[in-house]
Amino acid sequence: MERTMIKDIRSMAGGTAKVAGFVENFRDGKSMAFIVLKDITGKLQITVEKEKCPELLDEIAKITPDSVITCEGAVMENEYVKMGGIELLPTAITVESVADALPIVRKDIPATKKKQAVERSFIDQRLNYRWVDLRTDENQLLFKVQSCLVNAMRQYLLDHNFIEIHSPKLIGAASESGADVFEVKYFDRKAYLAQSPQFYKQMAMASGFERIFEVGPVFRAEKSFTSKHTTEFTGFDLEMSYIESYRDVMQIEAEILTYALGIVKEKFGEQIKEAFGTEVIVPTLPFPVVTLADLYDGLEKEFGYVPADGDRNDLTTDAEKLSFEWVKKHYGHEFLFVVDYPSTKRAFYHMRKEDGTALGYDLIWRGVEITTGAQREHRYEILKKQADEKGLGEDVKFYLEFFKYGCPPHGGFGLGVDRLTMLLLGLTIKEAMFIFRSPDRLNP
RNA sequence: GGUCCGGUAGUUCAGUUGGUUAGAAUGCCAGCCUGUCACGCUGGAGGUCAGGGGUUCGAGCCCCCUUCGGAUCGCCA
Repeated sequence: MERTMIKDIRSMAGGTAKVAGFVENFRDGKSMAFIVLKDITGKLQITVEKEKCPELLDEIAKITPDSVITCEGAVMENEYVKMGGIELLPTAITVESVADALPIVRKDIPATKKKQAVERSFIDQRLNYRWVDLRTDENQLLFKVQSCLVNAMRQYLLDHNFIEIHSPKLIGAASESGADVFEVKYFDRKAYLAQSPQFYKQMAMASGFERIFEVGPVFRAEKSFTSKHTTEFTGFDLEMSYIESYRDVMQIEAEILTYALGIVKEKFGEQIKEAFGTEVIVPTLPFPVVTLADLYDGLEKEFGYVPADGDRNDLTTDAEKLSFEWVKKHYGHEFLFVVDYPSTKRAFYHMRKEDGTALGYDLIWRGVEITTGAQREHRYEILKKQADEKGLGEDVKFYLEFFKYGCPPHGGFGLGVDRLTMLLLGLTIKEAMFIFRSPDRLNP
């Protein structure tokens, strides 16, 4: 018999069906047993009247919570089943895999009059058994949502003549600064894990691709310990030619996000609210823009905030968080483009104005940086000079070659997919990633 | 790299001024229960109180060292 997904079970009412999944709950009585079966689409009560099917009892005796079973039987609509008013009365049960007692508590168990509450295990304990933790509805929804979000972003770009590329993650020279890459053994010499697809995105511009994007892994050997950092994450990177300004890059990024969040809200808005308690807000165009200097002035005026060390050349974590309050208040918006950073704080390949301002931006969503973007310096001599100033020399020699044989003006951005998901659902990076990597965590 | 905090049943926690045999819930095991749905009831097993050293008549509790872990800042996406 063909397997029926649980979301479709109602269409089988009055007939027979085969279902398979994890045992989410198991209540075994003397004459009745109840199994709550979960597959990726939903949950179904399996009801066993023991007197009527003695041949099933041996198999039922093996069942433990989280075991995987397959059941065939009659699908009946019954009002007294609180879970959906439908149940399956099995004629056959197969225990495919028996689960040991679980090492984590996945969900809070609320207090009752007689009992005290048991809180779910800490995220770090759950991460040790991530595959068990991921079985919850919330976590599976998380990845359905992320899948939808990234796919919508991809679709938007494909519809606008972008080409998707896949650049190498093993690279021969430490890119950008050299301080934060992982070194790996590459036969008899050293290689590095790509810290971003930056150089290859730009190579594609020199190759005349005009508009490209890439969704792929990014590695950062940074000992960062915050709720938004990880050593390996998924980058959503874009690069486009013949722009007139970095504002063109900002424009398309705002359009992508607006489009993708619209689709996520339509498909998952209600489920997200129910499961995570966060509202998906589809942003309006254009996104607000503020200069770094004006933002600091605003934060000081409105919230009395001054960075502890007096340095206004970059956003502190506190300033980032407060910027969310600020942008909500002044624009009723969740996104904020921050522009006019000093070029001393930005990568060498960002194009600069004569006064030393970088022609780029950061995008802050709900108080967290999700993107850095810029117009790139495509003129070989100037680029080389800017690289030399940062003391990069040999490390970027091959990269500089990209600009010697003709290259259009261009710009682009890098966006953190995991941060996007995290902020969308109101989570931390550990909770939002399929598998979280940190300086102290390589397993599972 | 800086600062702060923590490690007690499988899990989440409590543990008084240092005082007998370290508790609860949940999970697990056994028994009971004719429709449960966070099932219910009864009983049981389960601990090198992270490790080592010290103070003390006596240490889960106080001190030192080690170790493991967490939060946060900086860095960034």
